[in-house]
Amino acid sequence: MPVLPDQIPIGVLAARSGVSTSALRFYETRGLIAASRNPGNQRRYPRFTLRRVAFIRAAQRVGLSLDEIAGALAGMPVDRAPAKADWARLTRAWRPRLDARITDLEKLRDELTGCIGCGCLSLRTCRLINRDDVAAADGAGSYLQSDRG
Amino acid sequence: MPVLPDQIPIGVLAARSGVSTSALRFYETRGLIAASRNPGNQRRYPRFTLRRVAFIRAAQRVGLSLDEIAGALAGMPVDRAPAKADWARLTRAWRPRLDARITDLEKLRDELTGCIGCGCLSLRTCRLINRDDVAAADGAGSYLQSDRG
DNA sequence: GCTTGACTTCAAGTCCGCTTGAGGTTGTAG
DNA sequence: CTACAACCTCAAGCGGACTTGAAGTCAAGC
Repeated sequence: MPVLPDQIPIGVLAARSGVSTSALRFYETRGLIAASRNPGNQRRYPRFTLRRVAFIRAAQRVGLSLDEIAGALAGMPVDRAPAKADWARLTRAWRPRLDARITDLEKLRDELTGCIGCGCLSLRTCRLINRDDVAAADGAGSYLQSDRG
Repeated sequence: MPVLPDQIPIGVLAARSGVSTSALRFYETRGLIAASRNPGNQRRYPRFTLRRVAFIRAAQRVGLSLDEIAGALAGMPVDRAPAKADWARLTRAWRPRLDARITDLEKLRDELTGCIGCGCLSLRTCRLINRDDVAAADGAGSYLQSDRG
């Protein structure tokens, strides 16, 4: 098996990561990834950048902005492959966000299902529907109230 | 308890829903909500619009675009409070999306945790890291390969 | 040596989901 | 009647995440 070079050009990184070259350059401007240059001024990425890009995409799927991801990646080495400890630290920081987002979605799903199931849609006690009704507790009665039944 | 009027002005809807008036007007241009007008050309929303707006925000939390939400809401009555059957239909359409997104996130979390736990981060079998490595199966060997160990 | 494709920079454009501002009208409290 | 808050429209602006285009350079095959 040929050992592929440690320094890969942007096109290869794009093909492997599924991220366009323009997006990769954009990530560079945002400090998410970094590349050295060959004598002809073309970008050469260390192999582990592929991992970093995969991480960025994963983080986006979780709903993080590029700024947040940049913050998370700030603790990761740019010049060498991250050690297990680097990843572990990052994951520890991430895990709560993931968990929070998952429980948020689960709550939403369960409330929605519960509402349909129990027919509570017109009741002010329905948490899904009243969730954003910030004035609902002001004692004057909810606007949702009287369309019961 | 005073029964509040059926037609509420935009400021009240904004306060109750936690959505700015400009966003509400924007939603109207996108066909997400509708209002009648009073003699002075000011918007008057039926009470149940509050519910509709809550639904829109919930949908956004799930990761749907306003266009998709508009599509989902297209089956809902604009001129009357939705019946239980209307909501049930909508929820049936929604539920799979919610479930899919939840399992996606759970998978991501478990893979991430699993990677850290098992130390597989440098192995090509790691699904989290290799997920976007679209060329990984082309037989030439993964760029991720040789930084094992 | 030439062609072709991958690469370079930089500026501008696009889509989404709003927000802001100008300039004017309506509604309500004193 | 007046003041002032809340409303109106329309146009432009903004932040995020890129994409597209122009104009030029570099690298590899024939």
